[in-house]
Amino acid sequence: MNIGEIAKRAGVSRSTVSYALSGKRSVSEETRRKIQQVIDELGYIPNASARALANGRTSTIGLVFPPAGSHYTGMQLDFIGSVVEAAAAYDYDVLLSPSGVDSDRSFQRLLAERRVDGAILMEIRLQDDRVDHLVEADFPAVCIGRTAHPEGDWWVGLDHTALVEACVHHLADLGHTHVAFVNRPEHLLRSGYESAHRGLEGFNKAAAERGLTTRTYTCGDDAASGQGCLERILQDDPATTGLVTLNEAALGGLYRGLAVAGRHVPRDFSVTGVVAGRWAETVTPQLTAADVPAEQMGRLAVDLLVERLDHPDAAPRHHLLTPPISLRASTGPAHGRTTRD
Amino acid sequence: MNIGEIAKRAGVSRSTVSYALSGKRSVSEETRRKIQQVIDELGYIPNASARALANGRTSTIGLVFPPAGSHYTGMQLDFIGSVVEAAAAYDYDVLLSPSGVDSDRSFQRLLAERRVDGAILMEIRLQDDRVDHLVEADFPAVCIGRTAHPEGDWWVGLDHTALVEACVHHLADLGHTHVAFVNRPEHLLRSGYESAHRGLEGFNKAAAERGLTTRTYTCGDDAASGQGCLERILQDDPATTGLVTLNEAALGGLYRGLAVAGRHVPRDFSVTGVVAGRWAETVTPQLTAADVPAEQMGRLAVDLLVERLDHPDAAPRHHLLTPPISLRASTGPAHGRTTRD
DNA sequence: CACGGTCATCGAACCGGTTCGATTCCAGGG
DNA sequence: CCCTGGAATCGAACCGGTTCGATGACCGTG
Repeated sequence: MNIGEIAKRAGVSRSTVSYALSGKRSVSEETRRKIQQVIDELGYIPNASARALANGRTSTIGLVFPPAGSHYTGMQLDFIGSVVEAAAAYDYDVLLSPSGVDSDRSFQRLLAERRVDGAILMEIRLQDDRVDHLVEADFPAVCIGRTAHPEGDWWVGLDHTALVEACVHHLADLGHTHVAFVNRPEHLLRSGYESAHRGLEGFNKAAAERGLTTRTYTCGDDAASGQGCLERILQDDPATTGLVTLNEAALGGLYRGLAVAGRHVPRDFSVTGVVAGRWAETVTPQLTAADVPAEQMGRLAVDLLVERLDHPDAAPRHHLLTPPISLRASTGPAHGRTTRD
Repeated sequence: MNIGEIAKRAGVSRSTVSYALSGKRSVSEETRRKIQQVIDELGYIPNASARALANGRTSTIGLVFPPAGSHYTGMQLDFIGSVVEAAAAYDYDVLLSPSGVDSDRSFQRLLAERRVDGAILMEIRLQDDRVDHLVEADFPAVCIGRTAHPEGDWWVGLDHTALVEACVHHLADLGHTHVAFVNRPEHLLRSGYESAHRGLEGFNKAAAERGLTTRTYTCGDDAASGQGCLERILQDDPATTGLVTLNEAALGGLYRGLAVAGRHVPRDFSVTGVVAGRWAETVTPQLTAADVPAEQMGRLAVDLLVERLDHPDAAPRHHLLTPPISLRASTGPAHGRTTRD
């Protein structure tokens, strides 16, 4: 069951078995066959801990994401799935590490315990002490998302600013003048969560350019909050005829709020935003949205990390994605009873 | 950075440092303080691989779930999240292992490489060679779901049969006579996927008891398939006024199909099934459903696994859950234009 | 005072791999 | 025929922890 046992049964030394397996030195065809035969018989597979200890590589990458408690969004699910799949293709395993802020013990441990060769971070904040620490320690990591100053980092991100701008322009082009923005929860915005900030920035910029009347909201990551948020929107400004959202989990609630208020989508009210495609398609009418290419992003993150692990001195690389808006069925021209003002 | 370095600076032997850390032998208060001081200064944290090699425990559990490619459902997401969280509470890390069938190399490796102390399996099939292998190898594992003969296994599962029966009875009590069952995708049913089989069984049993006219369908795990499935249902039997589903991901599509067909929920058509609560609440009207307590199940699975790891000889334990139906807004009495037959 | 027991500590062995340097054997070149 | 060099293999050291047995100091007891 261990390499010594294999060596004994094959009548060779442990090092010869090791070389036969790794191919790092030549081994005669005959002994190689003999060793392989013994290995097959016993179903021997080398112990990962021992191997990691000896050569300093664990063949594992850490996926760092915020602590549960709060629920995960569908997008996070897609990231996790695609990261695991992409990592498997490179023969890497994935260790999940729930960890919010840097002070978190489990984050410190992940690095110091050397359980992983590198890490992929999700849910990046503009000022992110986790990223700072990783950079400082020169630990191989790739962010899904980017900080305020990502120059020296490796990352793959979405241009939330441009995406939300595009959404606003889309609504403005359709003639909407009173538009709301439904952001992620307030505590995320406050803690500097990237997409919430950059999205908001894009919204304000484009709205100013187009001279729109706007209001912005934060909204909990669940249907009930979405419904409540929509009530507030119509109460604050009944003339509102469109909204842009980043909040996938609230989407169902927003739709329900509109239904309850008797606003038909898209006739009376247009909805758009930045949402993973498969979720945009579950609501009726299907959401016109910039589809978050979560799968591609997860894959790219792994590609970058593997490249960084293979070439420790490579210059930082990144991918900034700007997926187009998929026109589905949730937006339409502003007209009818809600635009009389 | 390693234990020898700490020992040197503290002026003691490596073993003393180890004992000071583990507390397995007594160490004088004075040396303990000295050692702790050095450790704090250098920020020393023991290497996980070395520790695992020496004492045979990795403090990691494997979470085995089906290969990606196919998309994940929201329920799977909830399981992953709750398992990670619960494991963290016991100081275990979670290693994700995508692996479908047993022949899968990565599944073999997970065990033989000794990367994990135990495993939690998701997506159990009635005949599951993964489970067979684990039992045979006496490897500590807990299933989320149960096989056809789970007697010797450790598992936490849902009584899908009873749950679906309850849904059928609920519809029958409301006067529905023509009812459809929307199952998970056909390939899952064919491969013996537990919930698909037991759910179907419960549906047929209860429908027979109540003398209902029924049809059963398999449906892809996405909105488009759900919509297509609903079209078929109404085409096959326009008198259908209710459906029961296990297919969370298709739910949005089912609703859309009903809207397209002009059937109002719940006035003209009742929808119910077995779905995680947070997803049941995103659709409008909110789904009356047996809420899958995914969070609780993940936590229980970890509890069981930890117990099994701590007491290798303990007798198999399990939890069979039967959550009640949450009455929300998607079911109502059978009447009106669709019940004229 | 000799003896037995506890406390504190150390050195050495071990976990299961990888890797370096040395050794042996053999073929080819001068 | 001797020398050189590459192929094949082995033993030993090492990775960074844990744990066992031994040792010496110190204590109380008969």
